[in-house]
Amino acid sequence: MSTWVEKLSARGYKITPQRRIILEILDNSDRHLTAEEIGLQVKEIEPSISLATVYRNLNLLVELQMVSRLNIHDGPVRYELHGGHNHHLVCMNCGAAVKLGVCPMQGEVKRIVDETGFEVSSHHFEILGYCRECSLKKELSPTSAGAKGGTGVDQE
Amino acid sequence: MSTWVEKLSARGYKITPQRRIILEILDNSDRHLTAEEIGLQVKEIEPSISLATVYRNLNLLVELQMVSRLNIHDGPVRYELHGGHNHHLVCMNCGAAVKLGVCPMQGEVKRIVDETGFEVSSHHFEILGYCRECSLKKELSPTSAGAKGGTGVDQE
DNA sequence: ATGAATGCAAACTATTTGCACGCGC
DNA sequence: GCGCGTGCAAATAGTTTGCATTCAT
Repeated sequence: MSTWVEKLSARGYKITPQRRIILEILDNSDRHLTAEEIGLQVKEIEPSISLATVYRNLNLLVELQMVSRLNIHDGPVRYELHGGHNHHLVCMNCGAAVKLGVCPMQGEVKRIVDETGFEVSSHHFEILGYCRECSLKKELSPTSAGAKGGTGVDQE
Repeated sequence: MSTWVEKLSARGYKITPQRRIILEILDNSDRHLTAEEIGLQVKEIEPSISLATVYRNLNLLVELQMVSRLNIHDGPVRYELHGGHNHHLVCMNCGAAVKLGVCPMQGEVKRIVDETGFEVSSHHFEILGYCRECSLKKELSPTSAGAKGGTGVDQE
């Protein structure tokens, strides 16, 4: 359960309570949390911990590849434990991010990419839409028009 | 050529010089530009145009689906003229964006996505790396290379 | 002529950083 | 005890917004 303790101390990083708490929160959540959400949960456990520390540690953990960043279209960046290699279906309503168990960097796509002579370092694949529940909710409530926009056309 | 003029005026939006310029810049670039880059190019043509206007118009164009937002992991959001459906190989050195003539939303990937019950509205696929030329340059100049290699990340 | 669009500056959100102190090793 | 890690607050980067004015239609 504490493989991350090894990972950190092996590289000379200290095991501080704040790190412990942050990692615990990430571990207990199956959603992708924003830094602020993590900060709030952190403060519930130990109010003295500052948001700056949360950010600093998240950045460290990302660098160490123990956490991965998820840049969804709208809001702030989200974080998830144990990067691995995953792509997601992101719900634009509730923010749920469902893992897609497959990577597009294979087969035909990969072949074509190879042909370009590009030296590939990374790739992003992300699907935006509405999860089944939110999709149903949408259809059931026709009154709820766009809350954004203002002037102009609201089509999607 | 001016399909976007129709698109705008058909919906009651005015054709202002600033809009014209912004769209022209987007059209002339095969890279993905940040709002600031667009703002700079805009100012070269007409220095009185403000960055706020650039942002406002980019947001409008995104809403009208004439421009697409691209949220790469690194810097700020980038914008691209919505020229049909395309994915890109983006060079992290020179910024070139080579069109990839294929879409990952097909075959096995598509099947798996369908199974999730997600109502898909859009997707992004982007490959980051170095184009052939920049890749060669990197190897030939060991001095300036390796800015961010990716080996040990003990400290900065 | 009319109201949408603009420019400016100030506001806002998300994130980073300098500094002095505290605590894990 | 040493020096990394932290808290705080101020700084920054990116983007949005209120208001008076300008300009496309």
